[in-house]
Amino acid sequence: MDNIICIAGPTASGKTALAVALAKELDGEVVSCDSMQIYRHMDIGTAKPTTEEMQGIPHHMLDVADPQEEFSVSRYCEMADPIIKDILNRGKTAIIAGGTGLYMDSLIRGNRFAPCPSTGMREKLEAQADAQGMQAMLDLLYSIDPEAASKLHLADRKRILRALEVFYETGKTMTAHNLETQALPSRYHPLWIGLEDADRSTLYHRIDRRVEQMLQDGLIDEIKALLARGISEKCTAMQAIGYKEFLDALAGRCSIEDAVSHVQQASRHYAKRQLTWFRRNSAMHWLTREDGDGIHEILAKARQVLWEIDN
RNA sequence: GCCUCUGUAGCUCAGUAGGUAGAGCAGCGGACUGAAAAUCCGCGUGUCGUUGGUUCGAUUCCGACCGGAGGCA
Repeated sequence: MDNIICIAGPTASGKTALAVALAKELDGEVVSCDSMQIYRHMDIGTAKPTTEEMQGIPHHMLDVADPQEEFSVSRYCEMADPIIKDILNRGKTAIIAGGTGLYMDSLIRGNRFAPCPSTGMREKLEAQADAQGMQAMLDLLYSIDPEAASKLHLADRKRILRALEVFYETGKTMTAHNLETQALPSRYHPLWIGLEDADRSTLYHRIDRRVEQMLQDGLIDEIKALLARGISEKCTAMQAIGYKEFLDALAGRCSIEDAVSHVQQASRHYAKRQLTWFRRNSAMHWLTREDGDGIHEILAKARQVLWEIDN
């Protein structure tokens, strides 16, 4: 096993605190694995760890992109992998913590992605989909990559068009590409630790409180500052939960109170999706967080897992 | 006190010319390979307020009672 620990779990499950606590015990550095905390100037709404929370532990992959930049899994992996290698080379423990399952799995597995060139193919396919409808696009995909097509639902526009794009750009089907990359051995063999509450509603209450706290901490001002920088409402960063909803409130499309409950709702849905993603990882060691558990109890449970692994 | 309306899934409501009921949201489960905090799929048994009556059979009709809203006093 490599000297790597992955800490996964839904939003507001306590990943940050556990990562720092383990880093202190194991001479580690934290590599954030979060598709929104990579953006600069988006601190409150992404629940980015504060200097105080970091407790002097080096954190990587935070503030590595501007909000208007295009970002992607593959770019994340390109940037994060050398950091892991460097941490390991220095004889330290790499603690990868975050809630973006696709990023985390891809980084660990060393997934390779079909290119996404800017030849205008995507735009062309989008236009074709608008003109001919999704059934025509799905039929087209059936004719070139029936296996991928059979797994996609007619409504899943994003994936249907991407599968077509991959084929037209590379000459290889999505299915063939996936088979190739899945055949490669995993790049790392980390210790996987997952955080899950014994009672889901405890997590949901924590989420609700955290959203209210974000508002008190000045989330609205943070969003106004982003707008003042000329950042468009349309860019990916602004699709983040907690941003798009308050953008609606700022534009007068709903009240602040409504926006708060929309953010809470979206966060609950998101947490559920994260759990679904991480649950399929059979290597995951789940730490069950009981109702009153704080960081000390969680850390004790993590130590237990580490001890079991060593013996 | 009287009159009217109302009480169906966690919430908002639909419906049954009497044969024990269904949508949206919530919730739950799942998928996921260059947007992933994105995108997409699947899952609906609940004393039809309580209690009497009519009926082969009542959530549906009738009565009483108990909630809720409004109106008149």
